[in-house]
Amino acid sequence: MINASTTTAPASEVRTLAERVFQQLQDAIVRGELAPGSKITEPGLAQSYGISRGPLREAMRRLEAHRLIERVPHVGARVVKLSIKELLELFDVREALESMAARLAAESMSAEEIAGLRDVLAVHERQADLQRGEAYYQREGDLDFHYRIVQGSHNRMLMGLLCDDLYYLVRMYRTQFSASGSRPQRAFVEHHRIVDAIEAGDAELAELLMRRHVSASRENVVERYARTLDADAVADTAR
Amino acid sequence: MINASTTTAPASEVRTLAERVFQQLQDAIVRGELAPGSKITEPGLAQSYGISRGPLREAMRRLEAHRLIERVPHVGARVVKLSIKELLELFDVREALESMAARLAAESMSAEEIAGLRDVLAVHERQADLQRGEAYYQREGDLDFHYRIVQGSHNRMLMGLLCDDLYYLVRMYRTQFSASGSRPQRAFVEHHRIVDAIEAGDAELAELLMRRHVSASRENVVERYARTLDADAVADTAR
DNA sequence: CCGTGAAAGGTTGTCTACAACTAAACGCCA
DNA sequence: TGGCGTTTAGTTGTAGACAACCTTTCACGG
Repeated sequence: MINASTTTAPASEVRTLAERVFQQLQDAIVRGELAPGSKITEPGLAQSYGISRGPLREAMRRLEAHRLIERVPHVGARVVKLSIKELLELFDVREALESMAARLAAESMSAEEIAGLRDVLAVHERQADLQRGEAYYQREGDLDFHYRIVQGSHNRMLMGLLCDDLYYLVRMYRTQFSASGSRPQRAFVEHHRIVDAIEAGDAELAELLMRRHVSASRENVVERYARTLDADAVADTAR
Repeated sequence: MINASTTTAPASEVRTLAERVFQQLQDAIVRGELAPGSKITEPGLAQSYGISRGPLREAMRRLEAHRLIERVPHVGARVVKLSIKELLELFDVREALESMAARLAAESMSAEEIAGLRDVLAVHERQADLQRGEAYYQREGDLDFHYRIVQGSHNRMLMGLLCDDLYYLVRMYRTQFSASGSRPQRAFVEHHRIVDAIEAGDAELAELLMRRHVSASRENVVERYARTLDADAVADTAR
C-alpha cells in the first residue's frame, strides 16, 4: 500500500470536504494530472470539485504545508515545479533523515516488522524476475520499502516528515522527470544488505548502508542529468 | 534576531490578517502564553483578536502544519504538549538534519557568512563573561548560532524544515520545561570547534562535531529528566 | 512605434449566516 | 443509586456575498 500515511485518515473515514479534496488534489498533483508550474485558481477548482471556496482554501493550505503548491498572497497558487537543484536538496535531506531512520529501525524494529520487510523484498524479487525492464512497480515498491524502514524507526516525527511530506515530493519528481527505474538491480541488493543489518541489530551499519543507498540514488540522478545536458549540447551544436 | 524565518515575511510586510494572526498565535504559543494542552476555540480566538473565523481558521491550519497545535475534525484544537518521548524524537531529527547542515555549510559557506558566525560567538562570549549563571540570552543565542549554520547550508529545504518548523518546537520546549541553560560552557566550546571545522572546509569533521553537539544536548536532557524522576520517587516514598 | 497611464476584469481576502456534528447536561428507567 | 438515552448548548464545517487587491488590456501621449 502506497498511501500509508501516518496522519492522514483512510478514505472511508474522511469526515470533511476539505480533507477529501485535499487528498484528491494531492493525488492529482503527484500523478501529474495537474501540470507542474500550472496556475491554480480557487473558483475554478471549487467549481470542478463541486464545493465552495471555504473547504478548498483549507485543502490548498494543506497542500502548501506539504510543499506541493506555492502560494503568493493576493496573487495565487501554482503547482510546484521541482528544479534539479531542489531535487538534489531533497536527496540531501532524505540522506540525513533516512540514515537516521535506519539506525533507529535497527535498534527497535520488532521481529514481525522485519518479517514484513522481507516480504516486501520477496515481492520485489518476483517482480524483478518477471519484468526486469519495466520498473514502474519496482519504483513504487521502492518507496514501500523505505516507508517500512521509517515506520520501523518508531519515531513519529521522522515518520511525519518523511511519509507525509518528502515522499510525496519524491513520487511527484518521479512522474515529472519520468525517471526510468534507475539501477534497479543494485538498489535491490542494497535493500537486502540494509535489512540484514537491521535484523542483526547493527545500527551503525544500517545507518551507513542507508546513507550510501540514498547517496548512490542521488549520484545516479546527477549522472543522468549531466547526460541530458550533454545531449542538449550536442543537439545545439547540430542545430 | 531570533525570528529569522526563511519564508515568513517581516512584520511590516504582512499583507493579510491570517498571516498576522498566525504570527501572533505562534508567538503566544512559543512563549507559553497559550498553555500547552489547552483547548483553542475558534469563536473565542476570533473575538479576542477582533477578526472573523475565516482568517483565523487559516492561521490555525498553518499552526497545525508547523506542529504547534493539534486538531481533530469536528472536535477542536489544542496547543501541543511535548512529552519527553517527543522531545527526544525531536533531538534525533535535529541530529540528523543539523549534522547534514553542518556538512553542507562547511562546503559552501562564504567568508562573510563565517565572519557573521564568529560575531555570534563573540557576542556569546561577552554574555558568558557578564552573566554566567543566567543563561536565558545564551539559550536564544544558541538558536541564533544554529540558525546561521543552517542558512549556511544553502539548502532551502533544510532551512524550511529546521527554521520554520523544528526550531519553533525547540523554543516551545525550552519555555515548557523551563530548561535552565544546560551546560553553557561546554556548548560554547563545541560551537567554536564547529566553526573552526567549517572555516577549514572540513565537511566531515563539521558534520561529526555537530552530530555530537546535538547528541550531547540530548543526553543532557535525558539525564536531567532522570534526575527529576528520582526526585519524584524520593518525594513519593517520603509521602 | 514605444512607453506610460488608467480602467476593467478577475482573483484573492474577509465577513456573515446557516447546517452538521460533538460533547456535556439532564432526566428517565432499571 | 447507577447506567443509559435524550436533549440542548456550543463548536466546527460549509456556503454565499462583498471588499480589496493584482494583472491585464486598452487608450493616450510622447
